[in-house]
Amino acid sequence: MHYEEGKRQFIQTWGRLGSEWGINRSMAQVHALLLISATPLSTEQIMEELSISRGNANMNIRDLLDWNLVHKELVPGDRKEYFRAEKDIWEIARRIAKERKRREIEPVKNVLEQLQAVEGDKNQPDIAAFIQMMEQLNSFVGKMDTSIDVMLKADQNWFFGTLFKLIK
Amino acid sequence: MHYEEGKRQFIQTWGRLGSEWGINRSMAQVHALLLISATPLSTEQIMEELSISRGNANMNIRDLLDWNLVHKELVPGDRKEYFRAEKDIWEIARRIAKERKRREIEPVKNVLEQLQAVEGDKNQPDIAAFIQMMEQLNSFVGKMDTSIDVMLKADQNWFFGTLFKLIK
DNA sequence: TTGTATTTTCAATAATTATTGAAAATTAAA
DNA sequence: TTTAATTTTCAATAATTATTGAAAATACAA
Repeated sequence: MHYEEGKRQFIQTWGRLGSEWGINRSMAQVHALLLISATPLSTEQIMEELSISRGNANMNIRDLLDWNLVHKELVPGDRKEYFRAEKDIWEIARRIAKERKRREIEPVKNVLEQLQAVEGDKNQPDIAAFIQMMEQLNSFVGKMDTSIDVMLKADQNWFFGTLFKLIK
Repeated sequence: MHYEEGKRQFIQTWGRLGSEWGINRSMAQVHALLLISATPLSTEQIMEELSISRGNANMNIRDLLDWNLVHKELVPGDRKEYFRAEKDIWEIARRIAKERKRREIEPVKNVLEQLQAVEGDKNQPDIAAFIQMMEQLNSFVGKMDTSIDVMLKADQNWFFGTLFKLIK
């Protein structure tokens, strides 16, 4: 396979993976494009490469900046903004984990804590089952949360290395 | 908060979490309902509780069966099918991980392996950057894949216990 | 078998989510 | 300042995804 075809396929694969995991396809494609670019790209270049509109490009670049996956880069003598992606995969994984934890897991955790304490007759099987499930979920989500904290503080090789010792 | 309100909130929270992670909201809500039910439920009961159509209920129950998160239960003397969810959270997490690995990660892994070997002049910075990124991604996705394998074979307490030792 | 309950399918429709494109706002050079 | 380049916003529209509901298929009891 030639590079051009590989590039096309990578962008579309990354986009599909993103949408399977609840991430806007264009955002994932902009990310893919920046991931494999040797140089920072302008909004124009991104629009051009992906055949998307200025509004779409702009909005998704902003989102990638919010996720800390991309940063602005100044090119001396050029008024345009350029964008470059973080290239270290472990760092990317940590930033995604950090944001999903903050945006999606913590809010659920807060709700579950409330729900553990519902009022009602615990002799009713449905109420007992509900409370038991909330307790189990609280415990599990708490452990997931701590696991992410472990990951956020860890070095890649150490993290995987220690994990893999489990299997032996 | 009373049980009825808690139940409503749990179903909607689980549904929202699902859709943030690329899972159909109704499917997540059917799952939530079954997770907290002390007894297996029929399609009719699910339709009623969630105010959804028969087609929708049926399709999402099938999907949950495909994900191995729910199984059929026979009620003697009743022709209807009843459904009960797996209640052990660690087991649920493993089954979800197993399916997402099979459906989403393995295909990406296969594509990335191809892409690592694109043809082109490696003195061109973009081509060099592309290949380098594919190598990094392959290595990372391989480790993620192995991590899931570790999880699939592990016991919950052992898994988290060992992980948490990392932080101390 | 035949009739009835139950499940499945799927075309039509609705709801949601993403995208466009042009106007408004902002920025910075002249 | 004024002007022009650039970025942002957002209402309109398009694309995608989910849902309905009724007909078809299936399963089962009589």
